[in-house]
Amino acid sequence: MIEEDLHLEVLRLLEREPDMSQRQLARALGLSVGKTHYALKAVLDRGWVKAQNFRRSDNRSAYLYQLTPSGLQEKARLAYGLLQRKRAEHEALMTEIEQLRVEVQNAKPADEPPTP
Amino acid sequence: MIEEDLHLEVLRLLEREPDMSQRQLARALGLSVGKTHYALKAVLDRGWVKAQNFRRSDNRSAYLYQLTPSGLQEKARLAYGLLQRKRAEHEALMTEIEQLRVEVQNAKPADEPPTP
DNA sequence: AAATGTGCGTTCACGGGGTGAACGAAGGCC
DNA sequence: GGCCTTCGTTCACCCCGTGAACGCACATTT
Repeated sequence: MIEEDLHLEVLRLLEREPDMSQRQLARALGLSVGKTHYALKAVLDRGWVKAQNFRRSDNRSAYLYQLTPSGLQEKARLAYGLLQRKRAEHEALMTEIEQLRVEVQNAKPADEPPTP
Repeated sequence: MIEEDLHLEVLRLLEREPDMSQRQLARALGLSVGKTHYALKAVLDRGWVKAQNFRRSDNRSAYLYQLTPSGLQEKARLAYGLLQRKRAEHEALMTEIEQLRVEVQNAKPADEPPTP
């Protein structure tokens, strides 16, 4: 996963649930606490998220990780960049699938069930 | 890159040019000689490729890496598996793009040039 | 024939990067 | 007070790809 995508995912998760621990965040991201910690540090250092000291007794979360205005803006920018990349990926994938279809068709002994 | 895809790519390249050195193969795969060496060893161990002692004076290649009949069959099987995976990937990508499109659209301040 | 050069297959010390156990700190509970 | 839990943080560990380096076999040069 590209670093930009990781930051975007962090921003998305924290916007929905600012009261997440780093371990919850790690589980949601499918990453280790170490990697998650440094990803969170990255968005904090960039000023996209502000950590407010805050401890609730019910879930023990130590901080509120709240998106800053620039964080919201960055989230949109990252999402747009990702969209563009996904669109390019989509086009590449289409031609790749077509080439694969031809390759598979040619390799077939011509008496098998047709590819759906 | 999944190991299966690597094996398929090796089979494709060797079918087209059996007189490739491991370094040529590595360059074509975009990998190191080490990784390439072990990928080649894998297809040799599986019996998909047979190495024939063969040295030509013009290009110094030491072996001919020829696909066996089972290698040809495996190449078709791997290609078909890859096609199926690519199709699934395509569907996932479509929904992801649609979700991203909505997300980007919603984040827009409503007075910007439209997304093409 | 000997020396040198080139390309071969093979190996392995190195480094980048993710992991998760472990740490001290801080609050809740008895 | 003592104990437990969860917090953020760190860092030794491991996985895995890399590419320099090795020994070898032939070609070329001296």
